[in-house]
Amino acid sequence: MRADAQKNLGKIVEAAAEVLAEHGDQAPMALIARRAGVGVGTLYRRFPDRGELLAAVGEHYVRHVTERLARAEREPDAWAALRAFVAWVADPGRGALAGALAEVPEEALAARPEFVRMREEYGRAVARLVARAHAEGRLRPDAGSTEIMTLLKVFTCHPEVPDPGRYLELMLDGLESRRPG
Amino acid sequence: MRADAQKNLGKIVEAAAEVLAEHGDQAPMALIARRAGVGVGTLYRRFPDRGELLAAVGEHYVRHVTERLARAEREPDAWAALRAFVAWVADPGRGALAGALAEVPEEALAARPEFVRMREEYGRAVARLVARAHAEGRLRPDAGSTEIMTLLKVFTCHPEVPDPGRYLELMLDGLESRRPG
Amino acid sequence: MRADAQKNLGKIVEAAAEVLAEHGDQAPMALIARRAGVGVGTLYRRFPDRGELLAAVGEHYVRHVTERLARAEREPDAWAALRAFVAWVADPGRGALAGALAEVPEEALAARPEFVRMREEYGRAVARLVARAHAEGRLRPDAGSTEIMTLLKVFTCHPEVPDPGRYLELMLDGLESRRPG
Amino acid sequence: MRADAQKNLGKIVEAAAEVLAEHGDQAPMALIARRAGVGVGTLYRRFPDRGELLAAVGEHYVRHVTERLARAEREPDAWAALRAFVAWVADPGRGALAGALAEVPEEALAARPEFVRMREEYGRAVARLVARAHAEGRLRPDAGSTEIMTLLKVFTCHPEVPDPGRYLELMLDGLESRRPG
DNA sequence: CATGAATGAGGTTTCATTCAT
DNA sequence: GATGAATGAAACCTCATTCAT
Repeated sequence: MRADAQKNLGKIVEAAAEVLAEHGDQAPMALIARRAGVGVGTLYRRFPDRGELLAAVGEHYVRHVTERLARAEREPDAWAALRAFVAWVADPGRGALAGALAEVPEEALAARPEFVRMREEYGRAVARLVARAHAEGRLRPDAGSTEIMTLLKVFTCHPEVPDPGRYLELMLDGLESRRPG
Repeated sequence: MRADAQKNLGKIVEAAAEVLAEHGDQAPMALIARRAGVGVGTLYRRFPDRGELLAAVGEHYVRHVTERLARAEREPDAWAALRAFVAWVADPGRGALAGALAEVPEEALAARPEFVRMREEYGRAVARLVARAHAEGRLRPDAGSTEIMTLLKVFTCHPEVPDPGRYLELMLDGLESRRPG
Repeated sequence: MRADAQKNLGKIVEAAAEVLAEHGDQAPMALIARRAGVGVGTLYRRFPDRGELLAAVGEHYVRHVTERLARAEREPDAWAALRAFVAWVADPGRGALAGALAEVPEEALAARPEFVRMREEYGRAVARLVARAHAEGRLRPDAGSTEIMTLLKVFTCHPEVPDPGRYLELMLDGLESRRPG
Repeated sequence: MRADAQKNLGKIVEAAAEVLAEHGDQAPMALIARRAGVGVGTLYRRFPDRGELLAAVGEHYVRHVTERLARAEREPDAWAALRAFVAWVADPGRGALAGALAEVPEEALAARPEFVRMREEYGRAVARLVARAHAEGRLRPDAGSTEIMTLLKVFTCHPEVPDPGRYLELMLDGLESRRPG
């Protein structure tokens, strides 16, 4: 029954991601269970408590974003890649989930080594892309990866903002180096 | 007694603002009542339900911000006044409340004409200041008052971001017109 | 509404005592609430959690027993009074409750100063009666109040034993001094 | 395979005895299964439900005690043998299990003929020993085997009583015939 | 009018039991 | 057969809301 269990685990995390995106971080466990097509007991078999499930969804989300970022890193024009990545992350569907996840207490996240590793890798990847954008002379020197990450977080976690991508563009325009490349 | 009632209502809204800022939008009604020094029954006498009380706090918040904005409008340099206003709004103390209020459903807010009127007045005041900043040639023409308001909202509602004022500055730098004033 | 509340509190503790005696220490809170004629919320308003309610029942029980003991102390023949008290405590109705209460964790009890005071007073009262029985020359000198209390506890907490009073009599016979008074 | 199955069954009952002694009668089935090194399904293959498993542990316990009693019967001095047996049964390690088993409902026990037979054999063995003690003139005539068994049960099921053996001694002292042997 | 006691629906979590693998 | 994943009823507890005093 290993295969079944594995499939169920995937279903649970995906169902939780959907339900959190739709109903916010207060969505009841029973709703997640129903969406996943399992009983609540199955949720608790996989995750000791609600916090752990949310943390798992967070891990899943960061993994997903990090994979997209890896693709961005393979493109030749770092500045263009960064902008495209930003637009992708700010997609409303993903933003709703990001907003819900922002409510998960840091302790629940810090308790998951896999999540911590993923988050660190994500930070390093952003830093690499930002460094290349600096080298290309397209990004203001005083705008580092910390700023870029904060801006990403702030905008992606506000799904009620219409067209968040547009704001990120606006801000990246502002962050773009004014010296002619 | 009209005066008493008015005073009670003010106490309740201020207590709610404090408690929401401290405990988030899930703060129990009983906590607000205790902070206000009244029984829960009094809360429900003044406001039909929790949503209405939160909307009243929202109205109170917007009124407060709008008053500050009126002062900004009386200053001669619109761009400087806008920046100073932005810095004031982004103060973390106010941000915590703004974050909690962001969770209040739009319907509860739209149901309060006083709130709607205040929000419209706020919007018009921002628009006036932005128009003057455009006239001064200090603000990029493609950055309108909608953008400014959205940016304000997004940054003030994220009290966990360290130094949100810095990001607003950064963004205003970006929005500043590149043509030499 | 103070009078109502007070009456309800009494009803709750008595209902809990009854239900615990009938269903054991695992009796659900909802059953106690129904017996008391109140909602579960009222139980939790009075007692932070299940343990606190059980502790309150324990306090009520010890108070009751201690009052009976005070009457025993007013009788001239200490040895006869002790035996009569023992027979009363071992009554099956009271024993069932005592058995349920024996499962309440000591921490929950120790957290209630009123209970602790009552239990100490109970211990002192037994000691006084035992001392008088020793003085009367009716109780073996090597059977102190600690032994008497342990025996009381052990027998009263076993309601399934038919006629526990008879066993206590038997034991008290055994503890009776063999030297002719 | 018959041998395997038998071994599994033994492992389960012993694991259950250990776990009940350690965690009380509320110990989860899953804990017992893990201790036995089997899956919960195996528990349910062997025993229709939790009550039956507990009854089996009860049977195991009574069998164990009865075997010890058989040894006691082979000793020449019945009164001394009875006292030694009593001391052995009152050992705290065994008492914890006895206490947990005392919670098993009588119906679950009565449904197991093997248990009923064993309990009857136990009763007869105690009666034989008591009769011999009476014959030796060492036990009060009004203290029969019913009393001895009840006392044993009551004291062994209270593992929280410090030094239960001492109380049994005290009681046996009391039950000892006062006529000089 | 104000109070806060009471209500009970709804959320989280546990665990005996079943059943697909 | 054995396994342990899945189930869901039932327990605990919280808090928005009502209403007797």
